[in-house]
Amino acid sequence: MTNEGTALDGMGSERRSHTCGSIDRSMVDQEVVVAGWVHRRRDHGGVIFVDLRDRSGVVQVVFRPETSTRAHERAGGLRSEWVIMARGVVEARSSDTVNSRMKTGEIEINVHEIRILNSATPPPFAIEEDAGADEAVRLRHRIHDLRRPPLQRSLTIRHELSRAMRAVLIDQGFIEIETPMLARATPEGARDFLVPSRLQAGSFYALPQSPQIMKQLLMVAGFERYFQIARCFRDEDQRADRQLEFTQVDLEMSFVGVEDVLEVLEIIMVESAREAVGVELQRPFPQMSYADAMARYGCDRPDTRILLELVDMTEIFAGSEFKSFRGVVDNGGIVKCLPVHNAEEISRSEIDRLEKFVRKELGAKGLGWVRVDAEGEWRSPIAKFLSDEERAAITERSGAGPGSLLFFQADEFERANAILSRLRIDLGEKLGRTDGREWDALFVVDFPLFEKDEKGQLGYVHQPFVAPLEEDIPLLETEPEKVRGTHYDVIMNGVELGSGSLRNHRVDIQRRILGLMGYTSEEAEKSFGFMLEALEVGAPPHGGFAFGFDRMVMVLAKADSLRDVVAFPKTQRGQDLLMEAPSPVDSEQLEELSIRVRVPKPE
RNA sequence: GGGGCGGUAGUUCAAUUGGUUAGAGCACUGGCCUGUCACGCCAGAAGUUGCGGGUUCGAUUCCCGUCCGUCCCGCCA
Repeated sequence: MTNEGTALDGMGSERRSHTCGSIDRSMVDQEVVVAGWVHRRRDHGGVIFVDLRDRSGVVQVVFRPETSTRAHERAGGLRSEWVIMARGVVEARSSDTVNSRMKTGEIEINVHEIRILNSATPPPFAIEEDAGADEAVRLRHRIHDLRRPPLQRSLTIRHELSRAMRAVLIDQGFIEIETPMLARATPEGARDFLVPSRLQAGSFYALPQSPQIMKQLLMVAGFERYFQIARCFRDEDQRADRQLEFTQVDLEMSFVGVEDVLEVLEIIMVESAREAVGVELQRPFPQMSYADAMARYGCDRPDTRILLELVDMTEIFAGSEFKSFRGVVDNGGIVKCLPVHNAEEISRSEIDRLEKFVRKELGAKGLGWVRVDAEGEWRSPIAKFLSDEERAAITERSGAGPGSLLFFQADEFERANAILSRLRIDLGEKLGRTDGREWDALFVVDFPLFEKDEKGQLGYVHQPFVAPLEEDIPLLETEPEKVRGTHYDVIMNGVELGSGSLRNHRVDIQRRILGLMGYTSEEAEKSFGFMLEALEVGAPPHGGFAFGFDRMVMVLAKADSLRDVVAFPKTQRGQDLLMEAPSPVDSEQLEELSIRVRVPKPE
């Protein structure tokens, strides 16, 4: 019992007349009824102040014995987070007691009558802007965390964004159609969450990874413009920007080209950002090819506000005496450089820390570096391996001069780029090498349709239904690895928000692509039979995209993690620390589902 | 599956080279206080040092294992 000794009141016929944050000077002398949580209490013995909080804000209510002995007496027992309703008169504060840091700081409410609606256990951490508590504590006590302003703000932004997107899409002629959460398992893509069927013992539904296939079927069915704000599920390991379940703004349109889809995407983002947070994004969004993004930023989702750029040096080392770089190039790898000019402030020990970091965390073989000192001399562990011609070529390509610091990676294409891309972001932010823009939205386009795996087998880069560019269709027969896809990504502030493409609407091309990816026609039939069938009943040209709704909220709310824009998120190990999910279930439940659980016994 | 960082009171942190009674702020409990707004003052209570094992006369400290949180790689689009 948390309310021992304190009698609780009902609301009776009393109702709130105003929200806390809405009360201002204009209401002085008016009688109001406010309700909310005891944010803070300051008991001066004679007079008691309570900061009363509701969703709209905080207002100071005052209990004086001369106003109401009874209310004052009862207010003495109030504690943090108790729930009260108070009737009183709005009074202007004297000039020396105005609190300019509070929105309602010019007034206070002189309470005549209090109703104590509920008591509360003490909160595990302070309900304020910065919780200052460990994330595990915050997640275990999510209700208290949700009372804090940052989460109240981000969930409100989330709501506004959702509302705005829905409005724009409806305005653009899209209709909202729900698709099943109990769907069919697919061997492709991410690991499925499975749901056992009771009626079909031994069979399973899968929660949808996305409504991809279903929305294509809706296009074939003739809905022309579909959208859905859809929950999606992927049983893969988590990241700051990846939750097991997440929300996509999913849409698909018929009889369109890539530019039509991108235009809709732009309109949605611009309008909804304006509605949700008052941000004005510039249209049109710049477009960058995948090849360019990788070349300049080492990353297919560049934050172009960071001014540092990578330079390719592979050619220079193709015939080099410097064996470790040369060897990488001979094996098909690349040599890439991140030049940082005027880098005097990066100390030698900082370089050592960076090297340790890229080795330990990113799997780098090392971190080559060259520092050009004030006299133009090279201070570098690798300079002695380089010929004069190589040094000249490096200087020319990197634009190095006194004060420059060059970081090198010689490795496979993916890894060399990934490592330098990470350094680019870390150093760019640390050194403040940014262009000062707050928002950076762009499209990355011209992705290849296929990529080769270790065995040389072609596989899809995004998903198997992406259509090739029309002019590249002949290449499917001759040089399939050169076929460009119609895929595009939309990036904001270095976060991949969403992606889409045109889809294969011709069954012959879809079959050809599946064939190139190594599917026999039997396998193709088994995995995608109903899709292929759908393409044979009059499938219109169509395309669309899926947009990471949570991620956009995260970017707009300037949060670092999806957990800060989701009401009840899961930990990296997939647990809900509040509800304690997942959990074992009763054997009767399993029995009904014809399921027997086998968990490896601990040693 | 792998790597980095972290886990001590409700909470945030401290604790010398391994040393005897594990401290502090906030929160909490009690008391005082009629203008505070992170109120103030006085007093008090509060610990399985994540868990298990090992080394040692002695472990919060060193070692091994394990669990949890987080960031990253793999995975995922």
